[in-house]
Amino acid sequence: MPENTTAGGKREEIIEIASRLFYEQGYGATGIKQIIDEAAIAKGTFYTHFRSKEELGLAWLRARHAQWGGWFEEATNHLKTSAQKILKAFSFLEEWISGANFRGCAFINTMAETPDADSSMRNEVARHKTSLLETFQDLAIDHFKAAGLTTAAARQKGTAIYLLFEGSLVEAQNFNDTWPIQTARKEVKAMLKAANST
Amino acid sequence: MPENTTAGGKREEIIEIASRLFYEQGYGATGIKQIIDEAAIAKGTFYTHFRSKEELGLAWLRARHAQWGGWFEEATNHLKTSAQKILKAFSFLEEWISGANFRGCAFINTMAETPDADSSMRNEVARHKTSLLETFQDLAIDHFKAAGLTTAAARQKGTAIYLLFEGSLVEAQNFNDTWPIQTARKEVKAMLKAANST
Amino acid sequence: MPENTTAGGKREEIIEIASRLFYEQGYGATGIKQIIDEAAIAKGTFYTHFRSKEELGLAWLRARHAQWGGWFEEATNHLKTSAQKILKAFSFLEEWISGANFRGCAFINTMAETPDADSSMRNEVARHKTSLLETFQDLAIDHFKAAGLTTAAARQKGTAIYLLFEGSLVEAQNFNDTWPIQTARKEVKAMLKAANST
Amino acid sequence: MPENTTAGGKREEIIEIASRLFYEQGYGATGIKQIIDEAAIAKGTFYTHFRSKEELGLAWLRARHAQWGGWFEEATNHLKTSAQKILKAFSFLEEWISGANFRGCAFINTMAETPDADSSMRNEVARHKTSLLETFQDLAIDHFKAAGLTTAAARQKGTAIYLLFEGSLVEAQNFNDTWPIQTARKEVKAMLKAANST
DNA sequence: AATGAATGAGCCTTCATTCAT
DNA sequence: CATGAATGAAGGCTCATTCAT
Repeated sequence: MPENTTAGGKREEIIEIASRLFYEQGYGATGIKQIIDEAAIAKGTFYTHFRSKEELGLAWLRARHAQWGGWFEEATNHLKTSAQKILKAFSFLEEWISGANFRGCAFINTMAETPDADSSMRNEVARHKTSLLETFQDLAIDHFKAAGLTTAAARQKGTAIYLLFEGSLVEAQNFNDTWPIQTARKEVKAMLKAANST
Repeated sequence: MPENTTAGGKREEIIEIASRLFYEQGYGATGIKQIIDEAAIAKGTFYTHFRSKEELGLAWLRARHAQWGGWFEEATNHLKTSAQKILKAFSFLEEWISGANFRGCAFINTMAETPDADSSMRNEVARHKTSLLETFQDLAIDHFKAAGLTTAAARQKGTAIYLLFEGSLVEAQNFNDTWPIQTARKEVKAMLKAANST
Repeated sequence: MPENTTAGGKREEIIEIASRLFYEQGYGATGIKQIIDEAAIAKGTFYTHFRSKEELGLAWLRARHAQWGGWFEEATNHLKTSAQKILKAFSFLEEWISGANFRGCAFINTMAETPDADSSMRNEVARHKTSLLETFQDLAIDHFKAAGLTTAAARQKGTAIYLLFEGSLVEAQNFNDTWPIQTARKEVKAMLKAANST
Repeated sequence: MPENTTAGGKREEIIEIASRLFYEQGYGATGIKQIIDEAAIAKGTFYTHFRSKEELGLAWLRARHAQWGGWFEEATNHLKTSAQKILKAFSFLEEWISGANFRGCAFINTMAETPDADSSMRNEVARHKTSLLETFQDLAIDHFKAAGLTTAAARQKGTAIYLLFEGSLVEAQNFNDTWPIQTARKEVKAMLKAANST
């Protein structure tokens, strides 16, 4: 009876529903009740799948991290140069924003409402952002070293690009507009070019 | 009638207490009860001074906006060049972080936990950030026009600096470290110099 | 308008209702919901009067302690000798048991279901029992010193009487019968007499 | 078929774990979940071995009754006189208290938190206490008849000793100290002697 | 102005038990 | 014989706000 290939998929279903709600309303503003109502399960059933709300929160962030990794890989793996990949990240961001229900970065939003920097949620956020930072740094090292910069200088450029990426993401959310991303992309493009002309 | 210079002093006192709590714990995570307990007033007294929690939230953001403006003015008014003032913004940020209880930017945090972009809180955030953006743009226009850039190009530079500022602010909070600010400051310094050498 | 002499008596009303429920069902087995339902008040109203369920539990024990003290005083103040007062305590106990809804000693029951000996509830229990112990000791000292015993020996007798009292109270509850109290009373009577004949 | 001497060994294991938890935390305060977690079995497995939590509670009390019987037998079977055996009961109690995790008498605690005197748990408690009462009565009859008392008078002494035993047990728990047992033992010793000197 | 009692929906979590696999 | 998903009532407690005094 392979008709139900999502056997045991209830946990995933809960994560999926919660992901949408956590992202759109915020982690703290979303109650367990709404999640189980939308999932059409009993209170107790939720707690057979998750030890606590926080565990669901962690599952959400981990799923989102994997999702972003997949998206970015898919969007960039056909591109040849690191410079193209870097710029694609910003284009991708812009496309995303244009889609429905843009509420900024789930990780930054979660960090913003979680004061305790040592909490497991905050650690998950930091892990994701470290990964993103390293992605930009690796691409930047590849690009800028070819232009004659030292590894350290190239990594510093990657970090700066990361900060522009993060800043534009937050400000796109704040102003509910894509201009911060376009501006950041332009600046990054200039940075990439300047290196080539050195 | 200057005999009672503390008229409405209770209102300010509530704002002061709430400011600390909203900033340290987050707006949503802070309850009215804690505020009135720390202010040692009755529930009803709170509502004679504020129509709602949201109104207190707005008062908090407005007070914080004024406070930041004062801090920045005080920190930069003795500086001669726009470039110095721009760099001072980053230095100031770094000093602030080193102080106790750094929890990032109150405005960004509030935005992150407030989904409705049309709400009064979000409007207050946008107003503050617009002001900050314009500050950087004005300084950049002053600096980069002298270096031969068009107004539009100079403003674009100012916007990029703003995005680096915002990005470094968020990431300093995320990583609980000053390196994002130092990196951003270095990049901005390079941008300012590059213009001069053009 | 002195027609409502129980103004602000809502707190007392809650204690009264809770006292009955805590005693009959046990502290742990009684939920806040049942208390507020019987008091016909909202959840939140309960918490304007009591910080927590435990605070209500403490209020219950304190009220019960005062009540017992009043009962015992009333039952014994017309008696002349300490021996009579001691024996009256047992008679009183027996009468009480014959009344409806005897569920043993509220303090012992509470102690039995409260493992943490340092908790405030347990401290309240200990305070009450210390008071009762001292009552028996004082009466015993008065009685037995007249019979020639040393203060220490007399106090030891009082303590033994206390232990018989407690034991008979618990066993009356256990066997749902008055015989433990009658037996204890007989034994105490013999102890009191033996001293006189010494 | 002695080949599988651990048949039903899992049932005993559950009882052992539950015994510790029920005793230390109380029957009502201990959830099935904690028991199955510590036993490392599934929810369903628990219910294949026990019809209900109450059935496990009964098994616990029965095991404890047997255990106490064994302890007392072992502690007293080498003693020659009934008086020695009676006093040994108190000494034994004192030693036990000094051990770790003393939480009073499991039976009294269970009675205290079980209002329904006709429940199976309460019946089990009563059965145990009746057995203990008879033990003291039999020993007392043996001792006091030799001293010239009637059977009825001797049994009454045994009952009084039982009440002192129970009282001291409860108060040792209440005050978290051994003095109630020492006092009770002293009083019992006097009772036993007085009879001899009659 | 200031008080604090009153509201009732909501918070996250645990409860003992059943049942299909 | 063992598993663990499913149930839904109940656990104690907090929420922002209103209102009579």
